[in-house]
Amino acid sequence: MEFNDNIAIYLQIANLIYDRILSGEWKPMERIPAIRELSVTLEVNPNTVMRTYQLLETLNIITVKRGTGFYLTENSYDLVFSNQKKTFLDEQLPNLFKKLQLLNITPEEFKKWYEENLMNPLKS
Amino acid sequence: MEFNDNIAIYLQIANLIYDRILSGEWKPMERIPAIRELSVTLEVNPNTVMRTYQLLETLNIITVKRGTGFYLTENSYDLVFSNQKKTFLDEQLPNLFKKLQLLNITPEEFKKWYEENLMNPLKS
DNA sequence: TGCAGTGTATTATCATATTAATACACCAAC
DNA sequence: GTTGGTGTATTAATATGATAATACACTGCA
Repeated sequence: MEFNDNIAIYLQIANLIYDRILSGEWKPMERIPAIRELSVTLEVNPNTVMRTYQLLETLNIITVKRGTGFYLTENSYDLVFSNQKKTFLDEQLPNLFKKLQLLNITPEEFKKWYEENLMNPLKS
Repeated sequence: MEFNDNIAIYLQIANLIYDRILSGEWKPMERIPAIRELSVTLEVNPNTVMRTYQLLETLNIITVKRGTGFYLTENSYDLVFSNQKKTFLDEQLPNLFKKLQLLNITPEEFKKWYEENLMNPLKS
């Protein structure tokens, strides 16, 4: 997988996992891919995935059963949802509004694009 | 100034400068702060600002007059505007739409927030 | 019991970002 | 011509991210 050079890979992997949790692709209490397995899938070093898993563990989003693997916690979805929403509203939204204005994108225009995207979503 | 730990400081400084150019605070052909001066203002090492200026120079956004200082190029605004808009539309917008959906934020809701922000902009 | 698949830990290497301290070269103005 | 403010260049030190190669410990299951 291709990553953005400007942000640490282990953080991009965390965001990837957040998306999978929020989308319901990965559900609370379910087992998630083994470190070695995910490292192969994403074409990164196992240590890098380990780094991500350690981060998510400190956030109580995943928990480990030694010898078995990592599992989403019971409230993993709620944690991710509230954390992501708070980060978005507090940190990203103000910058976004500023950027939209500087790029001369109007509320109406943005709404239109967003609605079109909902009707005809891009593959991701 | 406080920076985000997850992105290289010299890139955050570049974004800061993009905003100043787009907002008209810094205008084409004008001189911009000296490396040492900006490094004091932002509380970073001069080398870090140098790093940013070198990047902007390769992008033809600024140009140097040795012994005198750095200046915005004639078409600095157009370059920044088109670069930023392209990056936004191609790379950020798809992720943004996805995130808005995952966080259950509707087009209408977003439009309303954006309009409120236009009426009562936050200080930045 | 033994094995295969887990996570864990350690050591090393490399690249990049950032800071720091200097020294030098250029230019404008006095 | 001297001076002060520019950019430029160099060297060093530190921290972090990422990769690599191993070895070890735990668990479930045949």
